[in-house]
Amino acid sequence: MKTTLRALPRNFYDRDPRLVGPDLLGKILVRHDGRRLLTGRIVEVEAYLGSEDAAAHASIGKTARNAVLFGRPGYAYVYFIYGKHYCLNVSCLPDGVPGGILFRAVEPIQGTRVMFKLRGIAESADLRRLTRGPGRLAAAFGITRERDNGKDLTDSRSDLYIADDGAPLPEVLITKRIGIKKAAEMPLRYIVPGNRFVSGKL
DNA sequence: GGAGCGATGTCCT
DNA sequence: GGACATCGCTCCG
Repeated sequence: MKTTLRALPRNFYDRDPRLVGPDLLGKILVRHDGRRLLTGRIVEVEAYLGSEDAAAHASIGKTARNAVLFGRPGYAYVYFIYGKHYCLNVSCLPDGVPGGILFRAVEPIQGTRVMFKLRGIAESADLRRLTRGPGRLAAAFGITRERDNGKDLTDSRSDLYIADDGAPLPEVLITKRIGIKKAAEMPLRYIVPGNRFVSGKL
């Protein structure tokens, strides 16, 4: 039986990130890498707001780097961090209003062989090393700024999009965001409690 | 298994 | 010139 993957529509993202974030848990990140299909179930995300959120890239105002966050909802914002890693976000809220969601972890479903290759680790390694953490997840899906920044994530014909496979909505736990210094107390991290692919301490 | 830390490119001040 | 929405390695227990 084949699972139908339906891209989430633009209006799904045309809301406050604090509403979009929890609703993304349980949805599917889809990558068509050549003929290969890579998919993973989203189990951890964080919301980033606008000027009121000092940790958000958008808090300093619109620049060339963060412009996607200020644009229409449903587009990929990919940035490069610490000289090594890419991180994937999706823009939220209408054109002109900044906000987005950072994808922090997915549970691999299809294409794990390719993911191991893209991550550069042996297939004997723990599956969690593939997609646990924003930098790892981006690498496992072959996501780079050059290739994916600004891409429409609501288009099922695209090589990168987010889909609903009809799975039941998971339980959602809200915590503080991790890995940031500023605005570290804001409860804007959404996780599937107990899922072993969620990042942070074990 | 957990704390500490260096690597390393890009952006903004 | 400093900060950075991270990761993996080392060292210690």
